[in-house]
Amino acid sequence: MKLFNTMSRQVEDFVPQNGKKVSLYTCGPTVYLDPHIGNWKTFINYDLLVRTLTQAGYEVDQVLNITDVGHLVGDGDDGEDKMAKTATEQRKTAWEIAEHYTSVFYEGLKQLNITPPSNMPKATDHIQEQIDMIKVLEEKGFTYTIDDGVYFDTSKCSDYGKLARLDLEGQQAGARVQENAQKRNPQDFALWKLSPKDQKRDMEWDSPWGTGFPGWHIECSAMALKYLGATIDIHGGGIDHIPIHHTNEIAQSESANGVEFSKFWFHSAFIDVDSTKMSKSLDNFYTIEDIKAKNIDPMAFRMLVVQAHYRKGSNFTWEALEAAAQRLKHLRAFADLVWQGSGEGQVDVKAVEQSFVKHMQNDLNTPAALEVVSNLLNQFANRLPSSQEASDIRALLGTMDEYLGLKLSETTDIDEFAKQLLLERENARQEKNWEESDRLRVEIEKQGLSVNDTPKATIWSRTS
RNA sequence: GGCGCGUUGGCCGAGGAGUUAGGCAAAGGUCUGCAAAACCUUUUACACCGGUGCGAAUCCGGUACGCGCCUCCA
Repeated sequence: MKLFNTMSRQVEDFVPQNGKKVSLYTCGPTVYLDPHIGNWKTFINYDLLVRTLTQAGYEVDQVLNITDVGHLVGDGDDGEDKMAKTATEQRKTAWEIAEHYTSVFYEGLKQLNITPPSNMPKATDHIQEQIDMIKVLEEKGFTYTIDDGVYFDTSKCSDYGKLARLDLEGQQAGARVQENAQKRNPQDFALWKLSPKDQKRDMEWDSPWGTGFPGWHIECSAMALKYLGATIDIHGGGIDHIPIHHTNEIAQSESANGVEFSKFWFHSAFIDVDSTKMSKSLDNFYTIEDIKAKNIDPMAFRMLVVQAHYRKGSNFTWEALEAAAQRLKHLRAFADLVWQGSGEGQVDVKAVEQSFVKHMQNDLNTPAALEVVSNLLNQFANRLPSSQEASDIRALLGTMDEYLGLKLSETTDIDEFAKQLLLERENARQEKNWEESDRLRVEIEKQGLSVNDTPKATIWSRTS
């Protein structure tokens, strides 16, 4: 299959290091607030990647970290600590906040039909691994210690910024006032932050450098090493991670391990709301709950994400979400046809399936893959598929679900009672007993079905 | 100040030098006993100005506007 690699900025043939095994590290949620739809877009894109790799015959070992401590840092400038703030507001500890929002995250995975990653380690369960990695960096001379912690000296890393293609000189020119005058270079970042004296944090640990907590980026480097090895096949994240987080992960991991950190870099583009970035800080984000509050199936959001390409930024509107919901509904009606295979026809459904797969294996071209299916749908307007077509459609839906996770093939046939009602209505229509026919239509609708009388046959579909 | 991205018809969104993307919505119409959550049709879109091509929405240069990153962030 083909996959875009942020490092080379090109679509490349994807070939893992070890035969059919693929090691994948994906940056996960920071659990201190409800995830917003932008977070979910990225997680859905990870899911599409894993599904596509799996379909391509690979065995994917995916790690998705739960950041339950990282947010303790990074509050330097304005002194605001969101995690602590949330904890205070809810009269809970940082630990309780992390636990609560971790469960919210798991619930969201279910609602959006995201296959849970094979391994979801927590940062706080890997403090020792992080300390060990910092020790290695210290022994190799990449670190220095100042008043508030241990820092990584980016000037010791000759290719620092290669992923983002950073222009360090240029950045320096316009850099804001350094928050810490002791830092040697503006890009240097904390590996271990020391707890402020005379202050007890909910989350803090002992270390060779004193009591404190790990820096912003070390958890990913440490957990990737522990679970996937020094060189992984693919590393994923949101595009915002390219210049800082992933850049620093590369610096840490490659300096500590002495080998390339990741062969491929997979980045999901942002979804905007009203043409502006969503962020936890700006408080302009929507959640799955907001979608449900409008009586829209969360799966419609998955549809919205799937019908756009993962590398292109998009703009969220409620109108677009409703359009996606509608499209999903039509796909579901199409899926219902497999139970009604009694018509005539010989459309080449298998060719559509092949085309679908080809698009998916081409850098996850989900919009093109859906397009070929949409074109197929139009051929079944006002007619039922033949038994052969129904069989092929069933196979197509199964394949689509493996790749896209839209749950189209999970429907079952309607029950005998509903079938009987449909039959009775048809008989009434034959006898031109319209009163009885209309009465039965109401009964059928009570079963959650709607009927479409076409010249050739009556086709039912689900209303719920 | 530096780095980078984008601008496609009412909305969302592909494509990317010559061929209708697709979806959703709207309007008109059709089938039908009626109805539809059914079907058909529809005003031929690519920010602007130059350039290179037989030919540009698609390549090059510039302009405008928008957005992102350089600070936690999917």
